[in-house]
Amino acid sequence: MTDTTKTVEERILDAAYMTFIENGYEGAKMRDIAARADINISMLHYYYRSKDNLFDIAFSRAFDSVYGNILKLLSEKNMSIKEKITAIVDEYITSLTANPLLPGFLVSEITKNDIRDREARQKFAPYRTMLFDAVVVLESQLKEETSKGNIRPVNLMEFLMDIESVCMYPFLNRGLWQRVFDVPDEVFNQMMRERKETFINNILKSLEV
Amino acid sequence: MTDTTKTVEERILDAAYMTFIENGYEGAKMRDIAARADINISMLHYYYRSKDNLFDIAFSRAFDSVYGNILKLLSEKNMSIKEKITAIVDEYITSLTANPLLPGFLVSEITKNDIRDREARQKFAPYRTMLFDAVVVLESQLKEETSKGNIRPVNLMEFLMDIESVCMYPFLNRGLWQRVFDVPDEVFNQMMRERKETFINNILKSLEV
DNA sequence: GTCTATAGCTGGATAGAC
DNA sequence: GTCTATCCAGCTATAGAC
Repeated sequence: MTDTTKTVEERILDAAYMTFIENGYEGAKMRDIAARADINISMLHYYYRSKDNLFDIAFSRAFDSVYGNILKLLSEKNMSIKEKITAIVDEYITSLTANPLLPGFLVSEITKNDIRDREARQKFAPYRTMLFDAVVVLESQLKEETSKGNIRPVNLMEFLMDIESVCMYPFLNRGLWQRVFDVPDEVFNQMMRERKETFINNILKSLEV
Repeated sequence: MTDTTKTVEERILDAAYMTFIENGYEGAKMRDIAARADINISMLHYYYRSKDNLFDIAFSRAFDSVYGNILKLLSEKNMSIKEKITAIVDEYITSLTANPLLPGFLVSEITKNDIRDREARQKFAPYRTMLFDAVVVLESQLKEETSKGNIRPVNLMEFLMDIESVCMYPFLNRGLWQRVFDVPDEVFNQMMRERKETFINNILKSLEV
């Protein structure tokens, strides 16, 4: 199953990425990554030095898969609020149906670092800064629309979390509910895609004066 | 800091519970639990045999903290839909503001078992059964109201996930957003309590014909 | 660059003295 | 019941031959 069109570095990184996503930092073992990349363990260290280093790269890729386009959309200055929300929800659902394990991975790794490691927490500071910078653009847009009386005043953090809640949560606890209701993956994804409109409408409705 | 009013068994269980909640199964170490209970490691094995066994008890307690009352409310036959939803959202917010780490713990442990361990998955079957049994009561209620024309038809799983999304998600990713917006815990909890009404109204609105 | 062998550590579990 | 000492498995990481 070894993809010979890829370099060893790429194969390792792909294997590491999947292994971390599926098992989290602690659950992922260097042995598993090596086996998946069809390579010797010592090669991992030769190319990437340490597990921590591999994790950082994988985390960054994961963060970017979920938030990369969202951040661009948030900080976009030539889109109306309505267009933005539509595009953001669309982007969430599209990327998450394609990568359903990412929400769980991101949330739990961020939370773990947040609770445990005061030092390691610094590592995540850049990601928070990126979010913050993108978010201020949306904030000024919301303020402007509010002062014009087009929408009612909302708390920015609550507003953003509302959007994320409906888009992300279903992917976080799908394991439980899909089994309770015996719903296969493909049906679940289809449900999510069909509900996009509903999500968008509900969010827009919450902004009405 | 040892609480001498509790038996050794209780002290161990409390220590194990907190350690698992904060660190997850893999992150929690028997040594940490022992230290927290102010006790020798071998005592853990003497009283509870294995880490797995301690985890099962802790998980069950955690599940019950979040879903115990929710399950009772769901299967309650003498409550209107509206009363039920109000009580359920109220219960979620109350229990989660009191135990903000539980959603992260439950979701990630359930997900991990769901992905990895085909055998261990059986362990969670009883919890799914409890949910299923409670949920059928709500389902028949919803069907009755729909046939009377009081509410519009909804998909049961989607409906339940909508409720959980708004109640649970904020606690799952609060680490990220509280730091982005520099919001302390107490302010965050207060926000959640104040938003209960909004959540309830939005859910009820989604049922209107 | 790649492999084998192994160092060095950590964590769960137990034997055995008291 | 409680403690010390220790076993053993599993993990990351590296030394060194090729």
